[in-house]
Amino acid sequence: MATIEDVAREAGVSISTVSYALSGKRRISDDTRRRVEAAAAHLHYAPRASARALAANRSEIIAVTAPRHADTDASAHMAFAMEVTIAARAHDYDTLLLVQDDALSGMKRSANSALADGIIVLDVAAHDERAQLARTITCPTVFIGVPDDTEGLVCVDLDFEASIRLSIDTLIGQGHTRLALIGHTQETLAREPNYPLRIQREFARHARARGVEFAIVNPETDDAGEALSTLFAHQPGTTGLVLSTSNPVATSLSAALSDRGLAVPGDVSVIAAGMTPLLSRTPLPFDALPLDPALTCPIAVEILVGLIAGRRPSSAVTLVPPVYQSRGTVAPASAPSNQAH
Amino acid sequence: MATIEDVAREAGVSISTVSYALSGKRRISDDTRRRVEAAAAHLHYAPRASARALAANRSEIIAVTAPRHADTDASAHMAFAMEVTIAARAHDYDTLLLVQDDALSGMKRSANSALADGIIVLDVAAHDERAQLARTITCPTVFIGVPDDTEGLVCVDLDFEASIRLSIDTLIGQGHTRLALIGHTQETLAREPNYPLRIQREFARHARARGVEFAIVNPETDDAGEALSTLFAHQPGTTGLVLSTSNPVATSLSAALSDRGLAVPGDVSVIAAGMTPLLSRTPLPFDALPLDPALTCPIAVEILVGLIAGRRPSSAVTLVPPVYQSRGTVAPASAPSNQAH
DNA sequence: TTGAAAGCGTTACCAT
DNA sequence: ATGGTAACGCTTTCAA
Repeated sequence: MATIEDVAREAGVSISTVSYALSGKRRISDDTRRRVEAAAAHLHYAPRASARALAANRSEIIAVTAPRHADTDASAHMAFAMEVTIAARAHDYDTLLLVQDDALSGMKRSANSALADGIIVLDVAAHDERAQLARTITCPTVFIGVPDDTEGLVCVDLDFEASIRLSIDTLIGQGHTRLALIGHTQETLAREPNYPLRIQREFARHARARGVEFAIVNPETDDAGEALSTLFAHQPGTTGLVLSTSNPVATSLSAALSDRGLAVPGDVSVIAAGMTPLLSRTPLPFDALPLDPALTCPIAVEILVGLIAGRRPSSAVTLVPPVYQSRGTVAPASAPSNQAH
Repeated sequence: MATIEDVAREAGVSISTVSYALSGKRRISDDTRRRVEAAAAHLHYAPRASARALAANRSEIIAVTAPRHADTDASAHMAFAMEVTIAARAHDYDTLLLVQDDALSGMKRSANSALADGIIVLDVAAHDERAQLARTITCPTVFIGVPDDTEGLVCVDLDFEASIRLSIDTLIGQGHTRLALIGHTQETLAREPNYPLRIQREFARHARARGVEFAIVNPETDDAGEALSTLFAHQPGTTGLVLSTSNPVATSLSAALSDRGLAVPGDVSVIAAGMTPLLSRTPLPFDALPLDPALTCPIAVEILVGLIAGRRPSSAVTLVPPVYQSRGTVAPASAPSNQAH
């Protein structure tokens, strides 16, 4: 491997000139710069990462801590890790992957040894041990997801509350007055009471504020059929469905609806809110306000890069506004064409 | 951040003594070693990764290049990346994740800048540009998967041929004489002619060698029902099914079989061969000889670590023998208890 | 516009 | 059993 000294010799200049010519941090005459570039190309020169990191006190590496919880969807998990990696590359950073047992210890290690310049925290739980750790280290850290206690943390997440309000408003705008939320399974709710619960609260709050009837169901199993039975027993005549649940439940919804003889959007309008589309699988066939990794990850990385450069974030928690994706599953509550005259 | 010099001062020894005491590369008296350890702990000392890498000429990082092809299953993709990461940690290596556009360029970069000590290549295609690159760099590289031309490469993969033979032998051992392989979809076969084709060849070869009737079907769609129709039209009375196909096809098989009134294993015995179990989803309910990342990745990492340490691998292509997992879907072809007397 | 040289924090060789 | 110190390859300050 060629070193900067080899390049300097070949170009007939000093090593500092090579360094400046290649980094562009100082003005170098065109002639000299070209000679340096030619020599570098000729020798296949690439700065040694470790030497550069030591001298510049920056590794150009971002650590990504991504443990896997019991109900983590592997596909979503990968999507987040990939989007972070892609976003990081756009800022010339590489990403170090920390998983499982090492998600916490690796975070400590990367910070203490200056292995990484910054840390992205994925798959954030309500009570996350990494939150406490983040407060004790000096290494800039950004959470994708919001733990219960955000004191001293920098977090990025979808604005779930807004996505719920927007879903309700959209349905009401189409004349629906009997709505329902199909929420997370009771199992998920028991383990992860933070954001699923916040969604349910906001749904109840906003539906009440808008003065419509509403119901909330939490499936016991991964099958939407059971949830629909419960729902229509409690609140017959529901015509607007907001979906914010696990992917298995959502996937089985279309079949469950048609089993009950309900057409979408003829009889029921459906919007999925705050759900993550699965990689390499057909997206849910519903109008959606998704928690898209491609939305939150680049923003999180951008903030992290800013922190590394010494820029304070404008706010501790950044809520990314949801983007509406239409797939034709929302229709007027009682379209004239659908009714007998 | 405390440096080695701080520790040396606090412990009242020289920095080389600190280095040796902590690395264990030289015998240090118990007393001194304890003082050094106490000082290091007290100051929360951790060697700076970049300094260590520069001096030792080793980064303790393995790059993982993992592009995503059209038919890559995100779940399997993540599983491999995770298993490599876990295996790497067991050898004190961290992993750098290289995806998409950067899978190739990142590989170049890691090698040229000595960012990584070694490279693991995932999601290997028959004609993989990374194969050619691997031959031009000096950075030790191990492929998980086998490209067409393995000249000069080190590869690790499941012994697919063995898993097919073992499947056939198991079914024949239970008295089945009419077998079928449900292979990959025609779409996959068109794009990736290497290992799916090898599987089909081995199936035909071995079934012929064992003197049994056999058929091979390649589904046109992701639905197993269509494949079964084709199969039973061509070869009625098939009682032994070997599954080596895409996960969607395999997932739909149970339902498709019961749609045809076929019980497993009463009427048909089923073995899945060379398929990758999906993370966080119930495994396929069939006897299996899986391509388990937990099987191949640790071996690949072990070989890579050996290469880094200068050990030549015993062979260029390591085929990992499949492990049989029984789930009760194989039964005798005509068990007395199943027949009328 | 360029060069010289002082670090950066380790490791590992050569002494003692 | 321990210490001194060159070397690793780069960045960046200070000089010219």
